[in-house]
Amino acid sequence: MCKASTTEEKIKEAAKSVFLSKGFSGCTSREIAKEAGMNVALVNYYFRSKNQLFLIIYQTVMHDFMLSMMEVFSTELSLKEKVSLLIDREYEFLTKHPEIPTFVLNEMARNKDAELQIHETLNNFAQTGVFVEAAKAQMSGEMRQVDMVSLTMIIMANCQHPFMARLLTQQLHGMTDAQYDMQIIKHKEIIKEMILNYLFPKKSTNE
Amino acid sequence: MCKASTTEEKIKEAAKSVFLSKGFSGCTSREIAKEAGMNVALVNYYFRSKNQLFLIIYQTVMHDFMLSMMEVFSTELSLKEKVSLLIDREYEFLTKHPEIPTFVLNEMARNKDAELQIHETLNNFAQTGVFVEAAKAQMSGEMRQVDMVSLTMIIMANCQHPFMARLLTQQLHGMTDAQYDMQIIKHKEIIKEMILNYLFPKKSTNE
DNA sequence: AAAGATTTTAAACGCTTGTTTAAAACAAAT
DNA sequence: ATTTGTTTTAAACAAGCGTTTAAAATCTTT
Repeated sequence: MCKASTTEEKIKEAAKSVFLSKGFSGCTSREIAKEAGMNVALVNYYFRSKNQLFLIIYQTVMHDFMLSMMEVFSTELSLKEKVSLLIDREYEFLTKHPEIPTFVLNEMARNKDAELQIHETLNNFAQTGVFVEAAKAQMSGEMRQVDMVSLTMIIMANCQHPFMARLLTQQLHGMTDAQYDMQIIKHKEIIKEMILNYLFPKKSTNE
Repeated sequence: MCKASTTEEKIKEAAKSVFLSKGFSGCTSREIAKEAGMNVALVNYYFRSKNQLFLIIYQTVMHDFMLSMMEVFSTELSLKEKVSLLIDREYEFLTKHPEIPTFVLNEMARNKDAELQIHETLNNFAQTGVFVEAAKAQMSGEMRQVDMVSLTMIIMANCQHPFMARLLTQQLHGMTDAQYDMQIIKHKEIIKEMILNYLFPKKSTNE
């Protein structure tokens, strides 16, 4: 897909591709080496072990994933515009990287009590001040009184799930790949209207 | 969790538990045997191979999963009531079996061109006549003009994703297990209102 | 109680896994 | 050209994998 100049980057690229599509338990070191076009030993020469290589890939993927959700919050838009833009950005990101949500959730489940935490990214999330902004919007009546957890869940669910459940939905409705790609584009507008209508309801002529 | 009378049922129970929590690639035959409290050879004596055992488990899980989505459609309720009841039933089912959506989607992805299809269940889905019913409701203006695929996607996303993304969401908001359980209960009502408001909008005094 | 059929086990099979070793190929420097 | 250090490889390691074998244990039937 890309250039992959140095050997180290070649390995990282191959590992990312293989880990994303098969997960940690679903692939072997030799498979990654083959994808990178080299010997198994060379992979371990650069990254010591399969697990160490995985941790590096996981961190960069997780970072990209969280960043795609957060960068909108740093803009100067109204809250409603922010939500709208966030949905656009999420669909844009997930169209390019549809395996990421499944990958992240699976590996978090596989490695519960271990090193796959998200402390840094979590702090960045709080620092955007979007929670304070939302609380204000709710006080002023601009936005419906929905707690921040459910707000997060609504947006994540309606953005991520269509990409995660692609195979099932395609089989269920007998759709081709091209048809589903089109559906995604249409679906984005539908859920955007649904969510915005819910969060920012049109006042019905009182006051 | 249950009685598990015969040896065959003991194996099935153990296999279901292990497969659901770790997936096919994430567990070993010996792990299943140990969970069932017996030798590895005995598992293969009853089920020939790990893959054969998996296929049996997958089929029953898939059946339960699809059934939970479909049984509502056989009732005599209005379409709006059906959607409402469907959401209730889905949350009820997923509270009891939260790993099933992730399991099904993962194994479908692992075994793309193979025997994990859903032909039977798919036919049952069409036979409920819910698609015809929805088309009628749209013609009469009772329901908003949303294609059936997006309707499916909206309901599945808002029901399944909160259970699939539990670990991530809990970490993101620093919630305990008990707090998240409460959140789920609250969230069900929120997405129910959001979805019903969208699908069956209140007419604004015209006609 | 003995015979036969069924269920369960311990042990091994060949193969693949993640990882390491030691030698080869290559590059840089003297 | 030889030495030095780095990169790459082929080959091996023990451990674990799915699966099979053959014998032990248990149950059925007589």
